[in-house]
Amino acid sequence: MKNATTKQRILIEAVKLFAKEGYEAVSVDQIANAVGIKAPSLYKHYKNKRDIFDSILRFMEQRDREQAAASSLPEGTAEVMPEAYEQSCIADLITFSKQQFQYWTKDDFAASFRKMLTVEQYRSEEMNGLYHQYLGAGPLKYVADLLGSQAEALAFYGPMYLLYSVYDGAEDKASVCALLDAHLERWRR
Amino acid sequence: MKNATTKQRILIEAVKLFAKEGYEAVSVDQIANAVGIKAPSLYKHYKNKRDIFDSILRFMEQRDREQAAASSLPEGTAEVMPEAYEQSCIADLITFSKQQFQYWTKDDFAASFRKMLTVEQYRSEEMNGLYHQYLGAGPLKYVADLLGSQAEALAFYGPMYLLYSVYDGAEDKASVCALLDAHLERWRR
DNA sequence: ATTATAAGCTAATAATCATTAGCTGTCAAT
DNA sequence: ATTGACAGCTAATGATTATTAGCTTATAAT
Repeated sequence: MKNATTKQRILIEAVKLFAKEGYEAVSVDQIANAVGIKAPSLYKHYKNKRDIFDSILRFMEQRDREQAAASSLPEGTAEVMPEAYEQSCIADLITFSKQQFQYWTKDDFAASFRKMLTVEQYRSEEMNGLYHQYLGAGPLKYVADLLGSQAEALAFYGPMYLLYSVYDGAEDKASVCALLDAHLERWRR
Repeated sequence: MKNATTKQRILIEAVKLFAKEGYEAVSVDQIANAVGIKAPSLYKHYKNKRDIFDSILRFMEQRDREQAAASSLPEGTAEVMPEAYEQSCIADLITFSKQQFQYWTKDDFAASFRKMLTVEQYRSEEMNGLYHQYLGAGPLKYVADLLGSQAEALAFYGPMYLLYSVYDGAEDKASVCALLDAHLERWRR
């Protein structure tokens, strides 16, 4: 992120501010200030404030596609399968879940994006949909399909979902990661 | 809530709006409109916009104290105790948890308050503290003290915490409540 | 060399916002 | 009957907002 173009820096600073204060509460002046330019200069890069927000969504959509392509998790729903495959399937899920947690907490942009979705989720049907797609009912359904049980999925993903929140408010982030690890390792075998 | 005074109706409408759009994004005009009066009339009841927000916090604090007094859960941390008491302790926790879920989802004011905390949690240390006190690390620690295990607490409260979110976005609220029930009943014995 | 484009700036605009001033009517207490 | 407080209103104010117009400068293309 050393040689980021101004257009990219705007997205990075904007998502940080939107995460903290919410879209409406952030002024274009604040964004410009964070980037180190004057407000009217923003309009050389984006049509308006809403365009910045939309670009964040599109940018994340693309990053998510890339990360999904890099990861090698199976796509479809779980069917009846031999026990051996079932075990490797759970091992993969654990690995994938650890990756996901790292992604949504350690990656600066992703962490800000997650918080932004959190604070914008009730504003519109669209934002509610995106929140659940990325963080709520979406991952839950994904795990449910894999484990073949809604209840099991809840037991698996619920604690992880809670730890996102705990992580944000925690002073000792390492201990939260340790808790996640302990939770996930319980599912092996 | 039939014969609510104007001063109370302002709080009720304000918390609804703050939950949906966030404090900064809501104008006093919007609040006044929802109540059915003109914006300047609000100032007959509250010093300013911030005063409305603070009053919501104080009002909830009081309601919470009342509900805590009505409920009969033990306060202190769990100590070494006979197994019989341990079982009644878990039964009480399950009952209490069901009550809590009803409270944070079905009670209009509490549901709005929960969403308001959710969308305001990153704005200041104070809001972060309140969010975790009511919904995040607070309840988690409470359960951990009761069960005597952080990991068990995570397994117990994590799914419940996730279901708050799923409930908000769900069309079929009843099925979400059924999922909560199934999760909680698993903990008996 | 010239031209064009990109990206910054200042100044201006029109809208919206929170808040205040000051007016009116109602109703209970004196 | 009179007073006074309460709760509403309209109109006004000053600050902040997003956005546009139009200027300058540097770099890249012709």
